[in-house]
Amino acid sequence: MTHVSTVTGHTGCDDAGCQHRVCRSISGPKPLKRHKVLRRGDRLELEHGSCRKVWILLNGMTAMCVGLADGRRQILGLDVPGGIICGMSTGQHSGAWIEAFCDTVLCELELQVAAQFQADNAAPSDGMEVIANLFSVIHQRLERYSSHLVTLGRLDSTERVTLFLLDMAIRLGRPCGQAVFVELPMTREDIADYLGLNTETISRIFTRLKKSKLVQFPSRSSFSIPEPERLERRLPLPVPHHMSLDQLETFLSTLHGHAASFDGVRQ
Amino acid sequence: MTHVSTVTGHTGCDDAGCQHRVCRSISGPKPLKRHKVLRRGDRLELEHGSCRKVWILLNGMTAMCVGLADGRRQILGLDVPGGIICGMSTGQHSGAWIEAFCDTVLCELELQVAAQFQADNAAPSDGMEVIANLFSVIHQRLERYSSHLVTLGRLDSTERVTLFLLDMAIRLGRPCGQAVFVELPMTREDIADYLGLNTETISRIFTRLKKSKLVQFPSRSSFSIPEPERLERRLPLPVPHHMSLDQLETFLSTLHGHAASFDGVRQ
DNA sequence: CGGATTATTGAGCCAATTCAACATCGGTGG
DNA sequence: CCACCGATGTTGAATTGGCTCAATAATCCG
Repeated sequence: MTHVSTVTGHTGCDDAGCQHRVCRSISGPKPLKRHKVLRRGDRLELEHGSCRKVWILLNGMTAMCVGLADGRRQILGLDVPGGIICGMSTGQHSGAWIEAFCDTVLCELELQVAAQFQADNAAPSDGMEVIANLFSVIHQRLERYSSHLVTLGRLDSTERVTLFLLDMAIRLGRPCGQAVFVELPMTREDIADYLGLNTETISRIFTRLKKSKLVQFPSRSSFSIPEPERLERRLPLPVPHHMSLDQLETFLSTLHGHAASFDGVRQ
Repeated sequence: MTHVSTVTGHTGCDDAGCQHRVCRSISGPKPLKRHKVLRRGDRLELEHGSCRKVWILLNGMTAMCVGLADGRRQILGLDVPGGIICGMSTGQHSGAWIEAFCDTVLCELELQVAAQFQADNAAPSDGMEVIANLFSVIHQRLERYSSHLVTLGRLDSTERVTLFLLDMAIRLGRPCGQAVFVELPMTREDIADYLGLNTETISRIFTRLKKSKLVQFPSRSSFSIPEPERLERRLPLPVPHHMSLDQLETFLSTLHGHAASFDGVRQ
């Protein structure tokens, strides 16, 4: 179940994920970066030491997970396509891993290599931009974790689920007029582990929301919200709306420069 | 109750806090930085926009807090002397603030000024070190928030309190042989808001721990743990032990350079 | 000392969990 | 194509951990 297949080059680039400008900008015509393909349940163990690698999520959905000694699992955060994932440099073994909810394509970048490159290169300010962007990645994650701490510490189960659905609508949803439709590859257990609840509770609250017509569930792995504002009014705080695209742009621009230079070196 | 007194210069430098090498290294003989003195309950509202300022906690204890519409409060993280606090650049109004648990002295640093300085200066790599260090500050906070997410999401009340006491022992404790003595300026309500519980629950668990002789409470605002290992064995995860001193050193060294240069400019 | 704040303790309640039974879905092979 | 099976989801009943409300005690501070 923990089988991780690694594919180099442009494998999987026919599908929509790889048409992503992030992928194209970074890997260019001659693929430099390595693509990792994960399937549902596959894990990427984070080596403790330093955060040497960064992954750009091209397709699919992943979670940052932590496990306890007795098997309990807590999901710290979720990532959707466009997200930039970075391990943490805990001295201790944190027991954290990245897990895929469905077929997922990641673009792996070695920061060590980038750092090495910038050290050899003449322009130091450009090289530091990598750190500056890494900063913004970590910073965004900190914002997300901050609001999730409030969710876990002070919201009841209904509020948690409501906030979760609205957040997913913002991050994954396809607007259909006023309504939003969301394809969500998480199981009830995944959702429970993210919200600090259990599967049955998630199921019960979904049923209640369905009956009150606030949310529709056309299938197991999708839902739609007819009137997002009405749902949001039930919350004691605004739904956090974190930037993501600009941040991506910035990160991209830096790395693009590197990738291009790398290509030059190799030729 | 939300009265914040601001003192410039070396006010309060007679007490132990300001003998701290951080303070001396940064402010030097001619005080450049501004000291902020907070009292119990005082707040530092974080302006939304960007994280322009950084505070070094010289003395006392503070919390990063978030409030909900109906008055519920969640404490995201705690800071003890030596800690480096930084606001977050949320576009949205996050409703976060920094609050002091007792008389507290902070050293406020304007990052804008530092950035300006580095822009005017010839050595760009040196300037970027500020960002690199700010990165490590944010990164450490991310680690703390990560483990606290697990605490709030998957630990029961007894485990939360146990972990909290051990964490405080590591960060604030004075070892007395095998035992650890801790002076803790937090009320039961503060602890509850940090652990996602309520005051009565905290009180009840303290009573239970006292009866089982795992923890002693010589006064309202202090406790001691005779055998930390025994207490730790009751937890389903190791107590996170985050670095803090080295990180401080690094941050210091960068800023020291700046402070010195500033002094030169002023003369 | 007196008054306000903070902490403790008890009784009752409710939200969320546990345990168990059953339903639905998706995939596989006959 | 259907039957079957395992995985996932739903629903109900009983339990319990933590909360609310209320009364009392301890502590702090002017």
